[in-house]
Amino acid sequence: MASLHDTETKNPSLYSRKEKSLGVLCSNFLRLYNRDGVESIGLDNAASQLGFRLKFMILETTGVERRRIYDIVNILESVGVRSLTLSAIHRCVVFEFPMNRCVLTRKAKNQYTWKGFNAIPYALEELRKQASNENSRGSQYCSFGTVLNENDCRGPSNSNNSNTDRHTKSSGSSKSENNRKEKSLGLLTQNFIKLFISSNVSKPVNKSVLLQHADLISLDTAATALLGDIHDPTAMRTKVRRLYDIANVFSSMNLLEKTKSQTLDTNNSKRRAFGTDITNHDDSKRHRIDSFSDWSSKEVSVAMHMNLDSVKVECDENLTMPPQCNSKEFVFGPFTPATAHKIGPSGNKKIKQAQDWENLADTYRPQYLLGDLFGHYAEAWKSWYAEAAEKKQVQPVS
DNA sequence: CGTTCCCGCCAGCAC
DNA sequence: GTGCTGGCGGGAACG
Repeated sequence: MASLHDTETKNPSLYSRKEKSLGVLCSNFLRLYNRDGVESIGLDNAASQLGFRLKFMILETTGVERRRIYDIVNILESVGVRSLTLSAIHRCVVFEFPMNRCVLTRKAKNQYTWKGFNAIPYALEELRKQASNENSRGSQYCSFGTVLNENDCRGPSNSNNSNTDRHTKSSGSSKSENNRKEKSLGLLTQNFIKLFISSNVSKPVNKSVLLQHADLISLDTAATALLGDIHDPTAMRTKVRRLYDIANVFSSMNLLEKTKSQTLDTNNSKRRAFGTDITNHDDSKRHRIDSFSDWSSKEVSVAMHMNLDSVKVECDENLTMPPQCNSKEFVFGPFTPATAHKIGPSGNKKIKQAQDWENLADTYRPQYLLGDLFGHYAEAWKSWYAEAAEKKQVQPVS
């Protein structure tokens, strides 16, 4: 291991683990491709742009970065950023949603089509539907992770080919291949998200609500849930490692936020959770946490939070959209100025949501002051939905 | 010392 | 074969 990053590793002063983090790499990746005019991504190009180095006077990519890019791409894809699955494509057609407003597909070996962030709301909604279906069939947790293989890991919405045998293992194709898919980062990512989405999925689903309330979930809890029946410490460690990977890229996209909780997992004093922000390079945020000396490390756990609460559709025309951001021009992700998405500065219908969220924040996350993490995705979804609803009478939730 | 997560080995698969 | 993908877990950085 140390043999590779030779110079850096041998000279600690030159090596910074933080600079190599998945989160940073993901941010750079998005910075590179999340912009106008980018339609295609070559893995070789991405790797060289993101991680080139001089070696023997030759500019070359380290295998490491390239390997990481696969991780990022798979995670992004699982929330719709990389590929649209058949059903999503179908929906785009049905709803006349321009394909070029959706996010990244694999074109060929080494080649991906960049689609942008607009597909995320679809992916989340699709995931919510799946979670809902799965839940209505039985226990929710045991249906995640190892048991679920209904999703081809190539995307969030392959329900088109899996409605029949959602809960059966290996529905046909090669066993090892299925096994591999079941353990894929992409599938894990989706199931991880479902954990958030499905926490309240038993509530009656109002048509106006696309995604239900989110919870704080520690990585231990998530890993346990995703592991299902498996109670193997090694598997647990591996699962948690992967969850860290996922959490880091999501948090670099502001899709997920780590937070501290006093009440989480009270039955488990030694908690492992996402948090010691090795990959969080937001210094101001870090300092906010660090300065929170009241928190006893014994009592605090750091957990994941995904604010799905803000992803609601209320067909409210008074959406507070930044003037420059009509539905066609949304810029998502960490690169959108936070202030641009501040919701409801005054008299906005989302205030109630915001208040609910703040209450939650007061309870769980006194060290963070954030508005809505999913606000911008929600806006895109809303605008798109409103457009679609105008043209057709659509049923957003089946 | 426990947590976080980078790193790269290597198996499986596609050309 | 060769190269691309990506699961996996060792072990180092970090707090």
